[in-house]
Amino acid sequence: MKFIALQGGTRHPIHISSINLSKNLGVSQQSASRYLIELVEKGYLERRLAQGGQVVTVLNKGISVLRKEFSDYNLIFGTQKEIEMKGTLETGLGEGGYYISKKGYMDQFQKKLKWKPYEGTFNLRLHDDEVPKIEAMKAAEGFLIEGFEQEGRTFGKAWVFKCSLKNEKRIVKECAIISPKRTHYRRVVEVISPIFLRDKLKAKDGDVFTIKVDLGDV
Amino acid sequence: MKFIALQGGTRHPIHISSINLSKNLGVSQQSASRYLIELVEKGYLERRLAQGGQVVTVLNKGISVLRKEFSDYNLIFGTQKEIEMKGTLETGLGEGGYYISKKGYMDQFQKKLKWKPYEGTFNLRLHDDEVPKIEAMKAAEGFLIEGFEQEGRTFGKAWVFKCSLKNEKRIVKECAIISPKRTHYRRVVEVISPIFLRDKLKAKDGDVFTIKVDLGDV
DNA sequence: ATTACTATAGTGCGAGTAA
DNA sequence: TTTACTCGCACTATAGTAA
Repeated sequence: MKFIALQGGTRHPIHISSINLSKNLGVSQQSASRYLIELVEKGYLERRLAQGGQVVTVLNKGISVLRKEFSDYNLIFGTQKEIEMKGTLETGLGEGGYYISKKGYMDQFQKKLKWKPYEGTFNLRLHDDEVPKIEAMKAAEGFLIEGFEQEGRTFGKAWVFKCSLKNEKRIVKECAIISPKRTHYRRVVEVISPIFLRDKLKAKDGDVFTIKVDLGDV
Repeated sequence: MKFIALQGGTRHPIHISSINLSKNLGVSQQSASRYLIELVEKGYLERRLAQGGQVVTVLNKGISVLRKEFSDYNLIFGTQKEIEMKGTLETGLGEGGYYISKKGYMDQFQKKLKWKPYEGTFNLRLHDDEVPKIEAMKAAEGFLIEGFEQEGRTFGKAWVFKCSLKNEKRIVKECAIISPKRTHYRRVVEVISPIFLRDKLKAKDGDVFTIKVDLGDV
């Protein structure tokens, strides 16, 4: 698909034969033909057979896949200064609220973030293709929150990353993602803010939000 | 490798375990482990085993592969306004010179390019990984040269793209690539110029040159 | 906890070929 | 000339497991 896009397939229909494609990709004609069919099945390409070949266009679904790649490489080579991730609101176990309300954490939040978090977390399940970005985010300028012991329990270290949170209608700029340092693989990020986000954003489970994290100087 | 680069592996060593990598890529731990080994074998990655995982860095060879991808996506999404391709000089069959010297073509060249081409072509065999760019080039602002009939023969249509040509020491800005419209897959591009390029550039077969084509407004 | 070997299961490739 | 089917083979992934 990248090859087709390179010929301008994202802007206008492209005439190509499976033999031509196969030579450019270094695969057999049969495979090139199969690739095109698969891309059509996935909804990335529109295709019609034509005299001596076929005419293909990259559809929006395909363009967004390519854009995703483009944005990844932008992150790698540092042109892009922010990461945007989309996620769906879900109800957590209430644990987040319990943890952050602990004085040992709360004091540090206030000191580093310059605001006092509302005692609850806003849990976003990031969409599948955002997973690499969660990791990339950790390259961002975060604050390390120290762990502590209390009532014979250990509360571990955590990273905090300032971010903004928005949907189509509303935006809250004073937010932060809190992420346990001893990281288990998770697709859910917990967002804190000085205000009660569910109220302010008129949010309910299943709503989609965009998080924007400033990468700082990479 | 892109995943590792996204965590900053192009800038500093990254700590990662094969299990962590496998979950992020959606493959088995065994495959993740194998991927890393293969990337090391290819010279893309440097790796050493460490406490609870391994520490990897993306080597220059790997970075250049990623940069290549980045540049492709830049072409697709139009941030980049020029295409640079490297190729090696070779001796053609002398056909090119015969064709362009035909009055039917020569008159059009002078009109569209504002200069009179030297009656010979400078044949560059583009390097393997430049192949997609040849096609991307065709999205550039080219001039269509009309075909004609002469002495019972048909001389076909062709595209002409203004470009510059350089090596480490010299540069010639007034050049153009001429490419038959009825395109057969070819890795050799023919460059014309008002001057005798081999002389001016002190070029001999096997020398490597860089062609830069202006993409115009994409 | 890790990494990574071996053996098996599974997927994808291309030759042959029809339309 | 095309596209694209079937099918055998090879390559690739994973399960099991050792270190």
